[in-house]
Amino acid sequence: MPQKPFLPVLYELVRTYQAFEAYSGAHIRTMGLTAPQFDIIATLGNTEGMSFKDLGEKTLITKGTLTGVIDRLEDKALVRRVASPSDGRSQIVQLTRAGEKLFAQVFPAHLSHLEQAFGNFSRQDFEAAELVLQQLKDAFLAANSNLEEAA
Amino acid sequence: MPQKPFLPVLYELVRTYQAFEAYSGAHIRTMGLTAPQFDIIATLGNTEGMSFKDLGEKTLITKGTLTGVIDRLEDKALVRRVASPSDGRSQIVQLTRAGEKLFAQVFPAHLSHLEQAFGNFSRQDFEAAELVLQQLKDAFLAANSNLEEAA
DNA sequence: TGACATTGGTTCTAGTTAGTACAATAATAA
DNA sequence: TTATTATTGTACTAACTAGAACCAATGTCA
Repeated sequence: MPQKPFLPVLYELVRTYQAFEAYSGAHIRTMGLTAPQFDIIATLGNTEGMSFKDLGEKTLITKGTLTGVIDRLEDKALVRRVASPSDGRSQIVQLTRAGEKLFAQVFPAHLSHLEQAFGNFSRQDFEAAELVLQQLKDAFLAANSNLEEAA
Repeated sequence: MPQKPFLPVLYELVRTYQAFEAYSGAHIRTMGLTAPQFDIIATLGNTEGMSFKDLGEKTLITKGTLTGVIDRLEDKALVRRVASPSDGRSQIVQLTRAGEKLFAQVFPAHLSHLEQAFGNFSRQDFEAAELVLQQLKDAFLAANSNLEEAA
């Protein structure tokens, strides 16, 4: 059996992501939001709003999914759709007053919650983690590009 | 504004995981399976089968979700449920003959596909990645335990 | 200008997800 | 033995997910 040294790395990547989601998501739910909803609120905070296209690129939520997430945030009166003045196809999504108020509450609270997980990390630990993750990400993105070229 | 050196790390973690899922998932779909379905097939391969409880622990799929995933694999005649001889509550999930045949095809093919993403990685790169991810995972697991204790 | 392709957002389908409630069985304890 | 508690898998809800089909608006180019 040839050694597959990448398997433990992938295993750890998946478990690490799941552990992060569990920790982050539990706190987000206590604030009355889902993880994607929080992601949208956080992305729109301190902006004038942005199109579905831009929101999708920032959050990596595909447009079909985004329609539903924005629908539910609109039902909660946290965001609104406004027709784009420059492009008749495009909708601008903005925080409402209530959305801005919620952002001001939950965003710092969630950052503080996340920070607590990193109590023992040194500056070197952060730098090493960032580098390793970038290297991994670049490997997958490059491999994916190769596939698309081949097609 | 105090520096938040953990934010770039979390950003990279999420993007890295998404890049992995995109690369891995696209290949799995070409083989006619979804990612969780592949996960189940891979876990059951070369075993005598296992209970829902064990399957859930190995794959980190919660039991409510697992019922549906197994239902769909059973519809495809890739797995079967067998009553546990030792516990009247428990069901054993096994690969069928067709499931074993599929496992023998898709599992090595997928490993080979994944391996291609790691062309430039050295042994040191793998070790560094594994260590960093373990450190991150442990931080989230510990933080989560602290929450549960407090509750 | 007119034909054509592209883009932005919505809709639809099949599937996954966590969480909760539930029924049947098993384990524990009085 | 009986009462209580825990465990195993299923059913159900609300939400998210990618992907594909679709429509209207825009851009391109001959």
